[in-house]
Parts: sequence; C-alpha cells; structure tokens
Amino acid sequence: MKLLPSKRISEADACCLHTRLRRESKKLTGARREILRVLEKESLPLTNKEIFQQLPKGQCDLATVYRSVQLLEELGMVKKFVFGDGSARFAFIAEGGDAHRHHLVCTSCQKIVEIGECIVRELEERVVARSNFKAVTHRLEFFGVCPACQ
Amino acid sequence: MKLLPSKRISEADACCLHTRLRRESKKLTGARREILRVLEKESLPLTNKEIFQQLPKGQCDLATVYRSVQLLEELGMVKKFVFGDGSARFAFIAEGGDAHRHHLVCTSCQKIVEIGECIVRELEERVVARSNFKAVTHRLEFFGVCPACQ
DNA sequence: CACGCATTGCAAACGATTTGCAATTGGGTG
DNA sequence: CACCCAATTGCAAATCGTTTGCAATGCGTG
Repeated sequence: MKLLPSKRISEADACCLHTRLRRESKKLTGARREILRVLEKESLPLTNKEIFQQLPKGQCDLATVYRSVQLLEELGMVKKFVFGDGSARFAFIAEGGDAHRHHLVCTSCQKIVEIGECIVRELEERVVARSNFKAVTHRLEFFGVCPACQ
Repeated sequence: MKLLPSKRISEADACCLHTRLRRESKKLTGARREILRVLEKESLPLTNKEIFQQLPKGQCDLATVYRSVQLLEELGMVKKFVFGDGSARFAFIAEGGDAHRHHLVCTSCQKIVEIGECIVRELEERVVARSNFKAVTHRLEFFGVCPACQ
C-alpha cells in the first residue's frame, strides 16, 4: 500500500481510531486512516466501491477496503446500511453520534437523502412534503438476537 | 417444465393472476402458478432459492423462479424484502392485503418473525417484550421518486 | 533498529442474480 | 381442435458484490 502520508483526520477520530485499534492489537495503517477519512467527509453512506474510488491516488486494493470497512464496523465507528440496490453502504458514526439515521432513497436513480427524524407513518407525509419525493413508502425492520441464540 | 397439473391455488388468486397476466399478454404457466402457490402458503418472506426448493418435484429452473418472482412483484402480487443477509426475500401480498408488514430478524441465526404493528421507537420496547429477542435495533428507510426523476 | 504478527495485494473462489439463445409451450385463431 | 406465434423455459455462461488463501510487506514493540 502506498498511501500519502497521513494528512489529517480530525484529531479526535484519528486518536480514537488508534486507541481502539491498539486495544485489540490491531494496527493503524495508512489504508484504514484514509478510508475513515473518506467516510468522515461524506455524510451519506457509501458503497465499498465508492470509498475505493474516493481514496487518494496511490489507492489500496478493493479487498482491503472491504476488510477495513468491516473492521471499522466492528469497532463501532462505521454503520452499515442495506438499501437493497445490490451493495451495502457504510457511513461514519461521529463520536457519540446517533447511529439512528434514516434515509430517503430514490427508487429511480438511487439518490440518497438523509432524514433527520425517526418515527413513521405520520412522518411519511412530512417526509413527502419536505423532500418533494413522490410515491414514498418506507421499509422498517427490527433486528435482534432470538431466544434460541441468546 | 414438467410441473404437476395445477392442483389448486386459492381460486381468487389463480383467477386474479390469470387476469392480471392476460392484461399484459403474459402467460399463466405452471411455474408461475406453482411459485405463487408456494409463496401463498408461507407467510414469511422466502428467498428465491427457498421457493425453488419448495416447488413440487418436477421443479422448474432456478432462473425461472427469479424471473417469475420478479414478474409477480411487478404485478404487485408479491413484495420484496431485503434484510441484508445476502439474498432478497419475497412474500405474497393477499388480495387488498396490507403490504406494510415488518419483521424481526435474528442477527445470529436469521430467524424471521413477523410483527403486526407499524410504528417505531416506542414500539421497540414492546417488540422486545413480546419476542424475547435481545439487543433489538431497527432499520427504517424511506423510498420514493426524487424530484429529478419525476 | 530488528523482529514478529497484523495487514495488504493479487488472483482465485463464491454466492446471488442476470442474460443469451435455442427449444418448448400457452392460448388466441381459423 | 389443430395451428401458429409470441411468450416462456432450461441450460450454461456471464455479471456483480463480497470473501478468502497465500506470499510479500508494513506497523509497533522491545
């Protein structure tokens, strides 16, 4: 991997990342730093490929992006979103930030818009009014560990 | 395709399917009939592979299941769910039924349980209490057609 | 500054889904 | 009821996202 010397990732995050990594005897590599930086810059969730493309020139391998993003997710610094368009997306979770972000996805062009609130049905109208999207529906699923698996 | 002679799909559905198909000069084939029957029998969303495996002996090709399910979805008789476990799932939508079903998915074994209501946050507690699932979170996304695409 | 384990690059493996094409089959027609 | 044609299917190959094995390389510690 030949990434540029670490430019600057918000001090706090870089530190945090470093700390969290060391806690598990993982290494703070150029790739991880750069990837986190890309995610940090983008507020909307990105696919691995998009992250890959936004990496500075001397990029790292796509496989490394997959591995790094997964690690960052395990560390709780990144959240995974699955909109059903074929590839998973990941977004940076700010220090102590709320991971409960939701999005409005265009069923035609896949454009993604972030939504600032979190309730439903009744909100749908508001969402429609504010976004100018048409034919709005929503998808809501719950996840957890079932009795048999606990 | 060598499927058994059409046993019996709820009259209404078979008729409806036939009608809707004819309306677009599509054909009511054994495969489509059998696939709809499988979906109709299962209340929880199935993957294409699961549908394929539940088809009667003289099954049809997996590719045909993919194509048929997609058609049924376009006809609005089936709804697609994407839980993020790698494959899409499809469920039958009863005549005039509510497509707004939501599910509780075990993050460990992928077990799926249907939820009868549709609101959030506050409901999450109720969901937890009733299901005995632990570490429950939810995913909520909105979908629609953005201004640029309208 | 050297050493060892973690990480990366690369290419191959994978699983889900799609697609091209020739063979087959509904179904409307005569 | 046999025919004809467009719609559909089977099969195999192609795609696409994601994962993985392995040898080469790089971080962090001593």
